[in-house]
Amino acid sequence: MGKMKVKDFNLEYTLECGQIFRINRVDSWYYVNAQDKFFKINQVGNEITFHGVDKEFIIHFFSLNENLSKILKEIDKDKYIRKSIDRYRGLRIIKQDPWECLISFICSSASNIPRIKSKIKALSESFGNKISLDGVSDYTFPAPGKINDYKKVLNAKTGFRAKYIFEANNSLNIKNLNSLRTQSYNNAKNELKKINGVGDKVADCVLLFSLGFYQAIPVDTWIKKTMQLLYFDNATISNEKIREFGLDYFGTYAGYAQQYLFMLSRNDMGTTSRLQLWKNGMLEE
DNA sequence: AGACAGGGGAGTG
DNA sequence: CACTCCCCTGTC
Repeated sequence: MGKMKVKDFNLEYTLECGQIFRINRVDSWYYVNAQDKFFKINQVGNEITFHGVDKEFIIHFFSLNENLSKILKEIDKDKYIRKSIDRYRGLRIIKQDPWECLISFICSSASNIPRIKSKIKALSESFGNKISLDGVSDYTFPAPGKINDYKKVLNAKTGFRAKYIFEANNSLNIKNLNSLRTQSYNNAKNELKKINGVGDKVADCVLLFSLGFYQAIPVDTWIKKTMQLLYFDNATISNEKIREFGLDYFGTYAGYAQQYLFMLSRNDMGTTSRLQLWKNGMLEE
């Protein structure tokens, strides 16, 4: 068991904000699968306890070496985002393995979180290796090249995404993905979009959640609705314009802003009308 | 019961 | 740009 004090970190918000799918809550513990790791972690106040990985991994994976309060100060542009920052402070962008992140978000298209989870779980069970921790067993995420049976990919209920996953597995190696880190945002994004099944949204997820591009803004239907309402008087705006605005408005850490706004819209206002009411409430204050 | 859309993307026109 | 289809499943 490792223990450490943390500052500006909230385990629950970080794990449950939709950036990672292989998590399992059991009582006060989260069991987390990441690449070939399987560990458990809990948080009480400003102390985290973990088992299955070392402290160095935890610090890197949860970006604990980043100065979060400085990041939040940079994106704190108005009362809307401030509300979300106040509510979800401690949410950090995780540093995932790029390959696992890529396949996960290819799985995410036209799907919902329970289904995304079940697809990734099935892929891991079919192609990963068994791993156990304190008597609990699970599977590692298959390395590139291991997802080599198309029938089994289909059996993971991946549907029309099966061919994308199978193709990526045959054509990519992890070095290609990691080399994107040193490229410009635009170049890295264009490279990712060459992969079948990867468009703007999925590319931005991979850039933000695994390659350290904090300016990436994944524009999904929720962020689109939320930003149209808050910043465009509810007009219909193209995803590209929303991205441009977001980067210009929030700056270098626009991806963080996106994630905080996403939590707000997903958890606190399940419908557009509630979002509208919330905005009106804010205007009255 | 049966349509319908869900954290998209590719392929057309 | 604006469509349509893609596979599957929970939801109304």
